[in-house]
Amino acid sequence: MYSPRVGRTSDARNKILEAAKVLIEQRGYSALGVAEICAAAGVPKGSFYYFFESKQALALTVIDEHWAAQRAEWEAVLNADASPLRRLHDLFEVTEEVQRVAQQRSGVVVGCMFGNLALELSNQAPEIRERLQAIFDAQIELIEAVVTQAKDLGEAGPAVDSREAARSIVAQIEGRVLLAKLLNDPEQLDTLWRNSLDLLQVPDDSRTLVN
Amino acid sequence: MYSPRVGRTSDARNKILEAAKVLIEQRGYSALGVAEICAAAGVPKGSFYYFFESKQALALTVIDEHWAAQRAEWEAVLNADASPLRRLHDLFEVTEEVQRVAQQRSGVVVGCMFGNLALELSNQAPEIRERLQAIFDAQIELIEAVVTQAKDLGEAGPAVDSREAARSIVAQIEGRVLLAKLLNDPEQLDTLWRNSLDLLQVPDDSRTLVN
DNA sequence: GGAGAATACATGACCGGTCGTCTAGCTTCT
DNA sequence: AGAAGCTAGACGACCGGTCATGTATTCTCC
Repeated sequence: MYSPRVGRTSDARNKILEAAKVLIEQRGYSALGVAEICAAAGVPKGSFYYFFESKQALALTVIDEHWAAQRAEWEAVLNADASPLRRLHDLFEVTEEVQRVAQQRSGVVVGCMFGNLALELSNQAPEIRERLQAIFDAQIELIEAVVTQAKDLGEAGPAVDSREAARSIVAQIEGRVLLAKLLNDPEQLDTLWRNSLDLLQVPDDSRTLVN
Repeated sequence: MYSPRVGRTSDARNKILEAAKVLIEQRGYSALGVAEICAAAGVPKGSFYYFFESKQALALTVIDEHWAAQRAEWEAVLNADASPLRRLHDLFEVTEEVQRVAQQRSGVVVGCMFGNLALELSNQAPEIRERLQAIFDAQIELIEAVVTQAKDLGEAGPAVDSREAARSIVAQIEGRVLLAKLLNDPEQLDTLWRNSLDLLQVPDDSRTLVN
């Protein structure tokens, strides 16, 4: 029902979440310790298990919150008032910018948190795998919608399978982000646009963005 | 079971290497312990540091050996006696088959060992990162050569940048392998061919493979 | 408005176990 | 005897997780 706010209030939970997000992006899951997270958050280790059931439960929460934020960003870009291809283009720009900013702040390209965890934990933690599957599925769906719109407007080739093309674009993003992280070079991402034009079989006369 | 010989009388090193390869593919690096490797190899833990300087040194050896084997396979396929596009097509088939076999044997799609380790360790172990950078560079170079040949024969579009296209193909492989691992479904890989035709701007009349 | 009661959080010591690593010493062969 | 190949066992550090106990804040009831 309704629970009264009795006792203290603390921002320790949020501090843990924020620290965990950064550390998981930078160091992964297995190589990361609860003590390290707490130290970075400025929260005593004893408090950790008051706010989270387990290390894995924390990871799931971090994943959910990060996806909520990223989905909002993707939706804002992909539902903006512009041509479908333009919106797709903007998504790639945002993606590259995110990595560039992260690199300037921490010195390293952190890559895609979901991709990182997918490779690290798919075969280790079924719950995390399920969550990541749902996230990638949602990403594909968001892009699929834009591809379909592009097809309807003749911006993309009529032979294109929207869903499969969306999958390919997501795969291309993940693959390029992997290279960007390995080379610590965000510029690995700036071919995403050109490749997508090919994958979507965009005719030559539609390849110059006007809007 | 006597080995009355000078020099190496044990195959323990090889057993460790083989077990480590399988386990690293399945469980990654950080989540994997030396004891677990030795147990799987049937080698006493105390022997480990007689054969390897450290866990990381083992990982580097596993990486090198795995790449030596994979490079040989790639070269065999990519230098075969067939058209450039056909050879590229065969590489994708081999790639999918490898994952399919691994899945049938172990129950899970293990993905690409280099990609897995790249995301897990790029920002943790500089030596491993360097090795992986060299490997991906070599992969790109192998594919670039084939793309160049395809261009010369008019199989690929003249506007294609060979090196950049090769990078995109490798990225597409890694991205699709990620999805295949996450979904435990090797069939995620069978769009590689179609996508490459787009990325290489192959004209319609060259898309049917004869040889 | 003052006194408990109840709740929300803080804290550090501590648990059993595992981590990567090392060394002293055992075998086995020359 | 000496050397080389190999290994049991232990090392200290750290792992994720627990818990008893303490303090701060807001509730209820007088």
